Amino acid sequence: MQEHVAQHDVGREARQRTASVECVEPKHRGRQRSEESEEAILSAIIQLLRDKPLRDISIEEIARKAGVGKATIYKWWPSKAYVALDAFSRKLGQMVPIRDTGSAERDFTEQLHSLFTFFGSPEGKLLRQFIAEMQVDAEFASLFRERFLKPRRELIRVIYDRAVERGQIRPGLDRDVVLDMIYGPGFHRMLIRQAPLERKAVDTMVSALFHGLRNAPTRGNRPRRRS
Amino acid sequence: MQEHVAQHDVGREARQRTASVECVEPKHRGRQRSEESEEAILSAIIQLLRDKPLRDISIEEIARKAGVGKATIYKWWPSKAYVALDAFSRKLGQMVPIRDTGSAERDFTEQLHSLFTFFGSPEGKLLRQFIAEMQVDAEFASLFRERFLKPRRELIRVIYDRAVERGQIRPGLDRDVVLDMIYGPGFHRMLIRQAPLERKAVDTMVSALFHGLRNAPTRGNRPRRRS
Amino acid sequence: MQEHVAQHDVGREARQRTASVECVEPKHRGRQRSEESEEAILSAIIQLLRDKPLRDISIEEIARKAGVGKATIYKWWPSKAYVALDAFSRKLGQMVPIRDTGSAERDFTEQLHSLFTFFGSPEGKLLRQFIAEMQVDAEFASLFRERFLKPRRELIRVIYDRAVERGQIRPGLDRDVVLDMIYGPGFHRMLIRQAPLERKAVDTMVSALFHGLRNAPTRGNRPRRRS
Amino acid sequence: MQEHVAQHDVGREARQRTASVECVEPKHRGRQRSEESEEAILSAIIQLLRDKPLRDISIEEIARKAGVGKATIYKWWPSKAYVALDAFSRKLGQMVPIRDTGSAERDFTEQLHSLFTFFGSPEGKLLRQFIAEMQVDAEFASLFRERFLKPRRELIRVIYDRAVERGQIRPGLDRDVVLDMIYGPGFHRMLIRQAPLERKAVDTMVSALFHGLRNAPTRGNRPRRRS
DNA sequence: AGTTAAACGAGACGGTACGTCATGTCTTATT
DNA sequence: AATAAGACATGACGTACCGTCTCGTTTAACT
Repeated sequence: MQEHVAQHDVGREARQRTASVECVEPKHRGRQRSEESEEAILSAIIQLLRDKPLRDISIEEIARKAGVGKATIYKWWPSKAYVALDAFSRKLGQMVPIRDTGSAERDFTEQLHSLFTFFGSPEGKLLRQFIAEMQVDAEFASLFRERFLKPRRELIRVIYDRAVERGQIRPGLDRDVVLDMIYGPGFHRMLIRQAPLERKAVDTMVSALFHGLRNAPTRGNRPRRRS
Repeated sequence: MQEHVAQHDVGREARQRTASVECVEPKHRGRQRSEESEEAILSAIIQLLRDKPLRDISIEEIARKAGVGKATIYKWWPSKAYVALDAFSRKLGQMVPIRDTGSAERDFTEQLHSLFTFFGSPEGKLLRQFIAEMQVDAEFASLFRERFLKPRRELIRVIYDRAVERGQIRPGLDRDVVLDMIYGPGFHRMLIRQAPLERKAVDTMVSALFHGLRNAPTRGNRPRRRS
Repeated sequence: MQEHVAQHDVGREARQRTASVECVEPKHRGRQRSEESEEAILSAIIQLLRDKPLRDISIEEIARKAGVGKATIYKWWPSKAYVALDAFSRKLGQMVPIRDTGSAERDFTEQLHSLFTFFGSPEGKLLRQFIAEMQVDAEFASLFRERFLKPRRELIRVIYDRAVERGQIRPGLDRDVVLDMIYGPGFHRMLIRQAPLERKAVDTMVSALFHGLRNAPTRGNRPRRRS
Repeated sequence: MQEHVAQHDVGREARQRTASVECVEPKHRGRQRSEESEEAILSAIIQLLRDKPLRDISIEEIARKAGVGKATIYKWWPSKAYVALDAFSRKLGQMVPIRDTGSAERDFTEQLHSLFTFFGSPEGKLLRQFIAEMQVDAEFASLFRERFLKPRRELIRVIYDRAVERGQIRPGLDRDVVLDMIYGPGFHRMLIRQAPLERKAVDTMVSALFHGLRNAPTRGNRPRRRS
């Protein structure tokens, strides 16, 4: 009897990972898991999420729309949030690779732009649902962090470390705190203020972050001109 | 048929405000709204929220625990989130008044400490539930922002404006962006990273915020001793 | 919280009986039980039983057909067999009163005719379902015996006692055994042999019962003209 | 695609019959039917029937307990009732042979005793389940009658015919009716009255059956000493 | 004092979804 | 070819809540 715990990173993936260890063959005894069903389920939830928040979608409805038995869903996913996450993961555009422009400020800005542009897209609206779900289901939270947030944080971390090495960012800062300072303002605006996060605001953020809020710390080094 | 819209700021409050305009008298014809019931309902949800997230609490359960008819709840609140918010509002400790220490940095730090300390407290855990609810119910979101977030933001805003006047913060920055930069990192850490936010981290944040990430922008002006 | 045990003779009846004791008023606190729903449920199962055996009817289907919530059924009846029994009871034609023809043999014959005629009717087909259910659910068995079988047995008992008094049946026989001998053959034919039980067979049964199987016990006393 | 109709007398038997025609060798192309599986299935259902009625046993459970694929059961039996009947048939003690005591009354009594003693035994409780099943599944009914009831009826018939020849039972009676009168009262008591059927009651039945209910039809011919 | 109109507790109701279980079919790998 | 293992669509299970709707009772304010 399989357990959800063992498959919480869910579905097909689990088998593929196993496969990569034991090589190619499926190895099971009984009937193989149906790819069509999985596909149908993930498509169904994507469509449904276009119309309403995850909270208002029932597993019953997903099954109905996908032409699939409820039990099949319960078997492979612990809750609808995980189904949504799987569906979301498939759609996830590849991350913007870190270009090394020589300027950490520019690199940060580019990463934030790409993230928050995605956030504003239809698929991206899901992010809010996921973050809401994180507040309720700790296990989901950790999965989501691992799957979605960590990779992004990693990108920023690379830029950060590089900037420190180059002397663009002073050393000795608590890295976790700094990374919170980079992503935090954007999330705050979208989740809590629920205001749009346009390009200009991102620019301002990064700039202010680098140069600090202090009034003209030294000479004509005014941070503005951000042209 | 009364409408929730007219009472979305809920319960007793509505009547009191009305009263303050039309003077004292209750004015109704029939039986008065029962204070015991309201009290019982709010107490019940508080108790229930100690054990489980709002999502797992049903109106049925609240009514049962409060010894109250379900209809009474439906009559005065549009959803359980509003009940929770009312209950939460009653418990809400008064805000830390803004002390003017002369240093905006210190003032900010103090405000953030008090907010995030509260966040860590038992009642404060509710904040996560509310923020989750915000992502799903726009009307609730706006109510919650009005009731809880705005007053806090206002405090920070006052400090900010004063600091600009005094020349501690350079003018010309987009104020909304800056306020996001002040609260954002803390929320990010708690909601998304779900890591504790201890005093030291707050100090680091505010400090880095003021002095910027840049490496030794000018002369010996090393930004604090955070070496 | 009411219990099924307290209402196993089910539904409306329970209240009426109570009413007959405490006089008229319904006395409940909340909303009254809906007569339309009960009516709809009983009608629905009757209709369904025309098409298929009780076993193949689901509570879901009854509810659907009756336009009623499943919970309403579960609330008032412990299982679908009880619903069927209630529906059946309503349809139950009044019993054939015992006519005193002076001949116990004739009285018996008349009672058996009326019973087995009913058995052959559309409603009567249900009897087989009920007897099947009796073999599985002991509580239902006792209810069905009380409601349906006992009244019939009582009729026969009266005839029997009268016949003994009159000297038409010899005294000293175990009455229960004799009553089994009166009903048993008919049930056996219908339930187990599953052959039709026509009038002539009933006549033969009663006659043979009275006169015994022995060959011409005495003089020309040939047992009727059953040549 | 094999059909159940062709194997409704089920399981092993089917093969044996085939074998008896095509001689000894299994003759099939692929793998032989597994005797272990059949054995395991029949044992499993027997065990399960000790705990609960047939209705509450699922094919799934039988397969699980027998360590057998569900499909194997579906392949060889049309429904669980047939499985149960097969299992029951194996256990079935041989019938009590008809001893010719010279007295039809005594012979009847002996046969009835043996039947109803079996009925009271653990395996015999199954009879009730089977008779319930008969009321719902006509095909099963006919199979069960053929397999179980007919042989018993045949025994009684032999006694009956012999008694008529010998002049112990008067001729001209409808034999089917009389056989119903012999078995009917016992079944009635067990299935419908659900009262125990002890030896004495059987004696009384047979006696009353022979001598009739009439009061002292002639001279001192009192029907046994059943005073 | 009598009338009227809310507000209330209780709770029944038609629904919808829950998460589980069994059905009977089908597929895969093994024997 | 027959199995065991087991995935699958289907659909019923019995429970829990939803939000609405009577009920009968209680409590003011207005006759």
